[in-house]
Amino acid sequence: MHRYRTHTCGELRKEQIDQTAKVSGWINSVRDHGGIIFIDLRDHYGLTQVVIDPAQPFYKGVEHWRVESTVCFIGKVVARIPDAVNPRLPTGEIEIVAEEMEMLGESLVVPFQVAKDEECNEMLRLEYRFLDLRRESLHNNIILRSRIISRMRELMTAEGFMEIQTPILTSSSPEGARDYLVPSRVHPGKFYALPQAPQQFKQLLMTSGFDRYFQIAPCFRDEDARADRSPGEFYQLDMEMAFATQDDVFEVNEHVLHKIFTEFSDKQIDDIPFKRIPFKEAMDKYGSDKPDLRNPLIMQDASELFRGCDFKAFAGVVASGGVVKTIAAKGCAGESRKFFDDMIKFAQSVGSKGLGYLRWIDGEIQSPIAKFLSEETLNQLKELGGVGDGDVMFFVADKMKEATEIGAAVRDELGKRLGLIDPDVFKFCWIVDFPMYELDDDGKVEFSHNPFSMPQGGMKDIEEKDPLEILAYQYDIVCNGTELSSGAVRNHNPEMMYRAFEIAGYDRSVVDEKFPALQRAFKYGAPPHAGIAPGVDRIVMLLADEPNIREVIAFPMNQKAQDLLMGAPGNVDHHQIRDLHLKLHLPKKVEKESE
RNA sequence: GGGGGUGUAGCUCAAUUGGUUAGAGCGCCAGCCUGUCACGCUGGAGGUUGCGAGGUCGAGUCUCGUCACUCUCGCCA
Repeated sequence: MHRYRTHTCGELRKEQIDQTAKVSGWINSVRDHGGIIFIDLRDHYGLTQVVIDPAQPFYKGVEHWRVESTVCFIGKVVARIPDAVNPRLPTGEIEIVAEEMEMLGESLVVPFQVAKDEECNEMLRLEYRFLDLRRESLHNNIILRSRIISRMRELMTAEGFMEIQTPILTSSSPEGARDYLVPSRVHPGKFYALPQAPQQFKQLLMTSGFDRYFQIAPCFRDEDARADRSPGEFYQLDMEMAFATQDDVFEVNEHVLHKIFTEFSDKQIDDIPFKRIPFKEAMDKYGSDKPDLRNPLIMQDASELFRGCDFKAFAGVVASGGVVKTIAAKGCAGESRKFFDDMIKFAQSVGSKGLGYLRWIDGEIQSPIAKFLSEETLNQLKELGGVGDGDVMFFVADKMKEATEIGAAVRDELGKRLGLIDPDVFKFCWIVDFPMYELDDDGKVEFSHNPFSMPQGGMKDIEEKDPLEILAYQYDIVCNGTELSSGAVRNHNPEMMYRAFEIAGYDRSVVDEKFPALQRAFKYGAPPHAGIAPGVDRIVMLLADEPNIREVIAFPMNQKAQDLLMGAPGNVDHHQIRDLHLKLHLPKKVEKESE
């Protein structure tokens, strides 16, 4: 007989009745009836009830066993009496009558209950993550994550991709986020950086002739956390394809994501190919480059209808170059006064001066602003929004950027408040045709996304077009308002790369200095290539229906990038610091604390 | 760095307008109970109301400061 078990706690059925079984696991609960004790024994696979008779020599001690201790039982598998069958347990038709027992690992009193699904504060959960991970919902999330990643590997391999590891210790590069640095012992004063993404390595692999690369890749960025963004580190399904177009990348990702989402969720998934929405259209209609398409509301431009009208607040905005955005919401004219007041308050809370609205009720218009508008204008608005009796149109007037942002927030809020968002669907879309450049706050031309992206018109665009008019083969994939990934067809032409950087104000030497490997590689016959890197954590988060990314990560850090279980970041020995040729210059506040 | 929320027993929460000795459920400890499965019953222990000031006859409740967690803006090409 095996040292610890012949069966797991999830596998015994009627078929094993009369066999002697050995099971090991955690004490999920103890029900002491005085003359008889029931123990639910739990392991990774399930729960099995163990019965302990008073005749057993170990009976006396059992009453005092604490939950979450690990024990081993040997006993006979018996059928439960019909009245005692538990239909909620897969093992509910049998129980084990204990004949021998062994305590394997005693537990202290647990700081929070493991067997019960009770909310518990985050800090405690992170400090005792090993206990939290025993709890059913988190345990299941980690299992789900494992299955998803395993399936991703199968699907990517089936699509002809090879998984290749790229370095974790690499060089710092000036792109994007803040780097995590690792000091070099051998080279005083020099530092490795943890990769923000394997971006340059995967492009180098393309120049090395590997046709289709992928990796479940750890990425490190020293930026602040959000509910859907873990601090420090996260994983991407990183991929790159040689001799490939944007459509090739879309096709592979549609296959893989559609399968993953179909297989790991009961929700309704969009058919492939997924909808493609140009960036500009997304901004106009949804005010966002990651629209939640479950929300049917869209924004429209009503600026011209308000130009020169008697409603000075709006007319003035339009006259000074601003816009009036409108959202038509069907069937909500009957909402209470409070609803509309709350919406106005909400709009103000996100920076709007106000929120205009028109309500069509019983053939009449009810609105604080209707009296300023001509019948003709009202009819034109009605036509624009496609509204009728019982419907409402909301209006936001501001400068383009502000109106867009506020409109997007109002759209989201209306979607939530009016219950328009179907929780049982996944709505995907590709956002395409991102601009290559944008103006930064100082009015300077800057890359708007990835400087390695290919301009859609190639060298011709770079030479001739207004930089702000150049579109890139740069795309995002969005699901239910969550950005799963950005990707791009890369610029593999070294000369075009120099020119693209020049437009953003960087000298040729900057490209050579900052991206020496890529730029050198591109000079030895680079294949055209394209890629993307969907976020694994976010995909699991959507499929697990969890609002917070910590719920799908086994050992997450808190919002301040601390690992409360391991105590990271932590102090190190002075010798270690000396070996690395470092001296600390701590802020005064921290110095005081460590004294 | 800015803004919002939260902080009361080991855990989850309550405590009317500022008013008696800060309560409940779960957990813990002790006892009873032979068919429960969130077992049940009886009893008990457990509190610097995050911390520090202020004001009040009187503060969990009001004011100020501070700390922690969280959400968010900045940031994440």
